Amino acid sequence: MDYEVAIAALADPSRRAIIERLREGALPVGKIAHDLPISRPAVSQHLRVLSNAGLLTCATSGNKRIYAISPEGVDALRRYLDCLWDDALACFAKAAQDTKDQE
Amino acid sequence: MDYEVAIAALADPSRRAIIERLREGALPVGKIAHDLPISRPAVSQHLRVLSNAGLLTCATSGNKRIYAISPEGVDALRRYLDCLWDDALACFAKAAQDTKDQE
DNA sequence: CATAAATGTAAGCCCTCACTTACGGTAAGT
DNA sequence: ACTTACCGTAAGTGAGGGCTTACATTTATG
Repeated sequence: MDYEVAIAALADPSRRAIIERLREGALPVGKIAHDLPISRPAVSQHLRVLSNAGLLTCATSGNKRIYAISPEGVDALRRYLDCLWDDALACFAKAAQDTKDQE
Repeated sequence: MDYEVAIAALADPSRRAIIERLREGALPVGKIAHDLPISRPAVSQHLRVLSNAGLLTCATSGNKRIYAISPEGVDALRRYLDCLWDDALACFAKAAQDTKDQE
């Protein structure tokens, strides 16, 4: 799963609120939308974006759709940030060394 | 540093391109903007957003401004994703256990 | 001291996208 | 069967943000 899509999905506050709502466990759409300040169709659209980003999985249970956080998309983001983290530290160390050489 | 600002900053492709450009080391604004398909003022605006997000540091060197990746903002994002990762795995394991109990 | 280089800022345009209302479709209940 | 519950989709609207051009500022250079 591409990390670009995942990071774009998590950039929206409403979608992060949905993720927060699902951290304790899977929920149907109605439960997710219940105490969010947006309409239920808006939640549906966000759920689609999050699913396409690999951040959610959906399980149909009769009438309901149960959404849950998917480790797949989260892992893609973590791998990207871990690499970025390594490079950031390397640059930081290099800069510190340069200023040390300079003095 | 808030992870919300950092994730919003990294959501833009142009800003990610700037980050990619800086992974090998610090650079002045002109060098960053040189082979990007956007104008130099646009790069300046992106650099401000990235700096406010704690993802970049700026060092004035005479006429030039040298930008470099800051580990601080990256670390904030990593911590957020690590927690999310833990919860995602817990939910995943819980769901697997539930379906196992069910059968 | 005058000119060029390097960069940040302001104003404006345009496009993306988040949200709402309205509607359609399927499953559950009575 | 009819109604209700649950959910996704379509169309339309409005605000936010990314980009550009033009300008201001500071430092280097001749």
